[in-house]
Amino acid sequence: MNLANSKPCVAFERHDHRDCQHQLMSAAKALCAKRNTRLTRRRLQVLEILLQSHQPMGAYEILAHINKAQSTQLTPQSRKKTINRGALQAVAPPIVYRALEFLLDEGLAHRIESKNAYICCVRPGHQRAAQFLICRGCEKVAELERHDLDLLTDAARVGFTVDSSVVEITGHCADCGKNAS
Amino acid sequence: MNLANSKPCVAFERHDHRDCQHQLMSAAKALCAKRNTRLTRRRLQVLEILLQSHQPMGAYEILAHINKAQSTQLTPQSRKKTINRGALQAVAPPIVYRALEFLLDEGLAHRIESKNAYICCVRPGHQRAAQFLICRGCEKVAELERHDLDLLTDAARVGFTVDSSVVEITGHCADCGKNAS
DNA sequence: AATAGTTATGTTATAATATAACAATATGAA
DNA sequence: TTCATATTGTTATATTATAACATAACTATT
Repeated sequence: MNLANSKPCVAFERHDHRDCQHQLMSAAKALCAKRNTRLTRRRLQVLEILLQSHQPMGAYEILAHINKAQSTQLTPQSRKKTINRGALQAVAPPIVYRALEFLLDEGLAHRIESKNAYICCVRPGHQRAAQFLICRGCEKVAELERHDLDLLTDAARVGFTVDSSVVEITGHCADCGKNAS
Repeated sequence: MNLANSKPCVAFERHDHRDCQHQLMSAAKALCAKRNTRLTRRRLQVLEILLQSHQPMGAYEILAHINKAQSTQLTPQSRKKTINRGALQAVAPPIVYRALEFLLDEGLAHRIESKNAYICCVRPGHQRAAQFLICRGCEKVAELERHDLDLLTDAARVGFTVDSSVVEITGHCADCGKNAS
């Protein structure tokens, strides 16, 4: 299956998310294999957490997921130990931030600047900068891909060389717009 | 003088910044007078600090400016007191964040999401969302105003209603591009 | 397999950014 | 003036992120 050609998921549109997750996970593995970069257990875990929804998650929210999983996966003995050691057992922030750094570098996740949060990329392998539609109702985020000619023309006009761009549009998606406004 | 019609300052272009400051300050005062909103001493102080340059400033950086001014403005006696009380005398973060909130609401300043920083608006009174060119060389930020038809069309296509937008383009301005790249 | 070099993870502490909650003061309207 | 409201001041704490260093895991070579 050629994932690069499959239609990108628009978060607001109803879709089989289970399928969506699997496709994106496969694509991620394939990409890292091709690039010879290491999608390790931790990085995979963070990606899996991000893939659970099309809603951006804060780093500490991701951390909480990991710690919850951590405590669930314990044997009775080690669970007891963990409880005795209290919060010290928990995974710490740098773990998450480093995994996120990797995923961002590989284009497997994006940072939503206006929310200090992170979201899975629905077009892994497409290096072009993306634009985001952020719904304030359902909190889902859709990823678009445009060339933004208007803006880039303006930038060029003043002699500006573009390295990267952040485009985040906040509002209400079709469904939430009906109910909200 | 009709400020609304004067050409907006493009931060990267050489200009008489003293004049720029005065124009923007007058425009701010005029706007608040017209709207019957209160540009109080604190708010004015924060706006003045932002107007010192076209570089975004962190909230705590603004705070530092205020505290520096605070200690300078003391009489010999009260300065002594301040020193005796140590850091407790210093102005605290909420002061700055509240002034910024006012300035953002009034469209006299913008928040640069990708830098968690704040910058003066160079088109006060223009409510339309702005776009920013952020230079990594000189760290200046230019404010543009475009209609972004491409993006809004895409948004409309998926039934999305826009409330607000963040557009931040990072790179190098004409001058810095020559030296850097 | 042992070694060494490198990359990744774990850990501790702390930096940087932002807000909640409540007290005191200033402002504007009656 | 007096009341109601808006603003500022203050204290404490929440939230987001990184520095610095220790340990462990991988990789290529012997």
